[in-house]
Amino acid sequence: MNRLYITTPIYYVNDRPHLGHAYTTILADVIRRYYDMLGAETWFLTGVDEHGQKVQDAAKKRGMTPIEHCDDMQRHFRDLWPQLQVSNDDFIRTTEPRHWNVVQKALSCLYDKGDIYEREYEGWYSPSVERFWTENELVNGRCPESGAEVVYLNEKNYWFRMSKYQERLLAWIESHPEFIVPESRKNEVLGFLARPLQDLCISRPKERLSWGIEIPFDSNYVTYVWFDALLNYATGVGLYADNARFDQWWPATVHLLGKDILTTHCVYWNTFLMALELPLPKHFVAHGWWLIDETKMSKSLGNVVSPLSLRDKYGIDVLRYFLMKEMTLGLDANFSEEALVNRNNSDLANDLGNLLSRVTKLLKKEPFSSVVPARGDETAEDVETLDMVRSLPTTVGDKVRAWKINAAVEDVMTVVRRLNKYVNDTRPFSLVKENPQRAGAVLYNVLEGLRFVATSLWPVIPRKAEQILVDIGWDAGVPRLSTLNFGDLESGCPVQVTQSLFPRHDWVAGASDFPKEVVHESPLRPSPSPEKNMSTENEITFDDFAKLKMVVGEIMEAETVPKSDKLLRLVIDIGEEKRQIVSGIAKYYDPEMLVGRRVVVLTNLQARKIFGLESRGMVLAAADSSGELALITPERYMDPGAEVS
RNA sequence: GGCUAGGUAGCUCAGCUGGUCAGAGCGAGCGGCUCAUAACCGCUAGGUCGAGGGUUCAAGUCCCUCCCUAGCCA
Repeated sequence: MNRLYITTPIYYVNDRPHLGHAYTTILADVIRRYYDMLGAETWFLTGVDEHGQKVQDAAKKRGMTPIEHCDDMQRHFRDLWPQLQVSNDDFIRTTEPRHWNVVQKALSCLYDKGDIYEREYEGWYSPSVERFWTENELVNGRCPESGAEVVYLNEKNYWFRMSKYQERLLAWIESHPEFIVPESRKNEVLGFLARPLQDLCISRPKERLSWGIEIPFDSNYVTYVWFDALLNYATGVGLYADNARFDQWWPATVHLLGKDILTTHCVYWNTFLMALELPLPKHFVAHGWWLIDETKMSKSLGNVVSPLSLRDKYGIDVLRYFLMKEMTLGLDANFSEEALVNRNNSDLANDLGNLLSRVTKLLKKEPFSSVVPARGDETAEDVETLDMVRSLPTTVGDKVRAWKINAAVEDVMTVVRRLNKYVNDTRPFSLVKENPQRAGAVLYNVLEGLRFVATSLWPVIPRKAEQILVDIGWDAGVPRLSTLNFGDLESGCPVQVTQSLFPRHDWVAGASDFPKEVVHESPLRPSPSPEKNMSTENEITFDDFAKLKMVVGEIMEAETVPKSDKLLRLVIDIGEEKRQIVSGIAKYYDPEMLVGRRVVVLTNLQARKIFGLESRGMVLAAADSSGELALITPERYMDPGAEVS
């Protein structure tokens, strides 16, 4: 329990990161942060899977070598995680030498001990999905999975004696109830193992597929992608390279995975490990899928949800909160932007944000002068509420250890609701007149409650939780769950008011396409004035338009401009260079929320000086009739420098 | 076809080894409060716990049959 090594699957480098990738990785990040707070040493690995036929084909199409293609594509993942507040310790690529070494050593090891043997195999092979099919699996003589043509091959390959480990694996799973969670997935694996386990083909002849790791004892072959990919988990903590490090982290392992890769992980990987005489991981945790309108996300359906566009609209904390709260581990969950907005409004804005707001604003008034008031004696009407607060860290820790993140979050929200009730019942706002001391004591209790809440939620909403801690006068960093102690907040520390920590969002039903425009919070927006005929207003030619050079830029730095209430100084990466731009959006965007965002920049605007700062270009934003601004952002992830036309 | 899960209030779901388990959140209705982000707090759900049968003093909670949904069968 004092160590946790957590992994996500390595993502296929040809994919574009979507909500599913973001969910798994954020989940890993959240679990790891919780374990940190519970006093464990932790290590968190994610990465990309780069070998195989599809990568080779995609590279060829782009006129690149496979490694050039991979170098380019892997950035989509590597660069995404920091933008989602994910702090992985390592990012592994299967094309790295450290990984090749491990795979080749593992292959040699298995070969030497006789667990790999060669065998002729003939049958129908589908190049598109890289596998053989039996005669009666074929559909109309074609690949049942892809519908592509199959070819009859007769070839020699290398096989791993997986069958040899069937009984041992079965016994292990049955004697370790927490090995595969949730239980329904464990049953699935047991069902799979109830039938005779075949040996596994772990090679591919180079004439068919050259993009892979060469088999050390036969240079005409590369190894099968899964054999290669699964070993990343061991490479990542130093197998065959750094024994001390490997022993430190292995097998303190939890592998997070989607339910679609259950067999490869729970069967293939474990038998590999047994053959290599390495300990098995502690847990395999399989989660469900995010469904869009009850169906799976897929490129062909065009319903892929981009995590970055959600982040841009609602902020990363809101997105993380929604993902963690809405999915019960193991079950599928439905994603909709409406559900996200509802979750934000009811939990974060109304309950948590408003609670912080009501107490900090009270403390700004009359006798309190914006400092933490003195703690009072605990009265009968305090006990029940404060007991709930004090037991929160334990409750949350228990739920997290049982992989019930959504339940842990719900427990925190229960305390938030309780604190709101406590304020209603004790009425410090009227108590202030007759008994300011007691009113102060009540508010002190609420502040402490908020400190427990923010700490308990920090792994899910790190930025906002830290903001809460600062606002309530706690400047000692984020406490650990295990050391939270009611009463540690010191009287006299400054309390500050943050405007709308979690703004409410409007949701217009019926506007069902995703992604949608930014909807601002003012419900009483003036109706638009009758429009001028826009089509003929100041008509320009196409050539005029072509003079504008607009590209996608990524905001690298953002800070307020001193002595100005409207301006922000931004440094924006526009691909080939970084630009300083001064932009009048300070009233609508916090500098800290902007870093990492992608915006549209007009780059060939004449440079000028604003407040003494050179500004070269313009960040595009839209303004509605009330004057509210919304930045123009690409609808999905685009690299800086992408041209707008 | 075989196997495994699930079918509980309008919605999303909790309910471990049978006996305050008929619940929570959201939505809707009513009321209270006014410190607060039109937020907060309280009350209100007459749900045959998929259908039918059975075991038991007692069953969403165990057994059998059936219906529906999802997943797995490399």
